[in-house]
Amino acid sequence: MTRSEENYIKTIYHLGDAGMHSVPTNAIASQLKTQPSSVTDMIKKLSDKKYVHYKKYRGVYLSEKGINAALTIIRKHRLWEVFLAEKLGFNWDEVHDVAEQLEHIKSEKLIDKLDAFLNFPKYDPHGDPIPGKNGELAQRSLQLLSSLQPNDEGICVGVKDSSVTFLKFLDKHNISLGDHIKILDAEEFDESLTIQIDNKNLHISKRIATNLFIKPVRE
Amino acid sequence: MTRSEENYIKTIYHLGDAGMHSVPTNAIASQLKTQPSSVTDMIKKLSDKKYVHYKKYRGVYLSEKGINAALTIIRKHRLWEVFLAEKLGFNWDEVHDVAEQLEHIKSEKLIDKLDAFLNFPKYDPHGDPIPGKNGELAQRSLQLLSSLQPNDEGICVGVKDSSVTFLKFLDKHNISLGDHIKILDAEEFDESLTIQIDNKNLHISKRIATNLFIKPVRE
DNA sequence: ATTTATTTTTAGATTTACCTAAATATATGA
DNA sequence: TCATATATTTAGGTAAATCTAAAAATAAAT
Repeated sequence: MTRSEENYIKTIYHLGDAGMHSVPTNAIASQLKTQPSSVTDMIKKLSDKKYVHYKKYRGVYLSEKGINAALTIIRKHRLWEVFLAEKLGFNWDEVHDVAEQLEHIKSEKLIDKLDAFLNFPKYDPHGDPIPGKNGELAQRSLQLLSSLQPNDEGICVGVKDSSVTFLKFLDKHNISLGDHIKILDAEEFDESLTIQIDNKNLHISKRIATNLFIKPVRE
Repeated sequence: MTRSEENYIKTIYHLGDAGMHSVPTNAIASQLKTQPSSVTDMIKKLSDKKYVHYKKYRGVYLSEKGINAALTIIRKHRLWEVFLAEKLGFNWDEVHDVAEQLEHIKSEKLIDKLDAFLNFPKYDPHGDPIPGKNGELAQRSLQLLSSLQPNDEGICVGVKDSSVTFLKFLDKHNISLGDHIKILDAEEFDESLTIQIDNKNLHISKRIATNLFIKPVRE
């Protein structure tokens, strides 16, 4: 597989939610910052090589073979992210670009040894699960904000209660999906939390904390 | 710089003894396993970009800019070799191919952090010096076999006494340039050594040991 | 010093991964 | 449903790095 093929497959995997559904040409193009016509070209090639199923004008979705290929690349990407963050001291926002390059290094032995060196981590520094050698994927470790301890960190990935009132509350306090949250303090009395979000501190009630899904950062 | 340009520059550096003299087209072609005509093409490009000096039919040699570029690549290559051997437990003969890929990763920060992580090594697992951030190159650490301690290892890189008798001796005992030697034991009485070479043990006198140059492995 | 052999370069193709512009298919909306 | 908008594909082209085959320059050998 060429580097470019790998990038397309990874993109299709992500955009199609792990190969669940098909992905339109334009989505791939804008993600990879290429022209739609280039995507069509590559899709044909990937289809010839049986990595994707393709019907003209109907988008693509990954085949079994394509999903496995994607998982292999993602495994490499996330292992390198752990290495960069944990061993070399990169910040968790700096790891991505370099991992994007490292994920294309071809050596199974290298990845296995790296995996062992890092002590077989299950999650990358963003909290995303690292696929195993055989493609098995740990459950994404979703937790409620209320279950975290002081000093734990995570990313806001969803809400349990999606009522308008709750969402308005989040909006008012500038809490949005993808925000990085750190627990500063937990009040035993009412189980309220002091959290740091966007470099600002915020005190939230138990009620709020039990309705926010968090993806813990660094397992 | 493209990956291909980097490979050419590195090759020209090595074949031309660190940029000392010019390198014929064919030598580059056979080293890189391409056709001479491809080399001519690339040479023109590198010449346009001022990495090499080029006169038709006269071979190429590296410019100042080219030498610096080469040193940067070699620095990356050798640091990765140390990482692979020391941290991941690769054998010293397995590191080259993977390092060949890793050397093309583009991130100055990555290399600096890797350098620090490895504790600023001066030599790679083959005993070759690692260029510094500013291109300074440590002296290749040549030592006489007689100066090593038990458990030290090295590669046979030259002889001090090049008399016929000595060379015949080496031949007879199957000692040749590039051989990997490990000191097993040193006899205090006559300063003779027991060494392991090619998986065979050999007992040699002080006289012999003081006439063999060794490049120590893992400084 | 010529001929012969070797090395290097030119000329013209090929492949990969792009691109632009035009054509066509699908989706949307009055 | 018919016109319009949007998405996708086709057609034809480009740049990088390679190739083969032929031409030209240099080196070697008688």
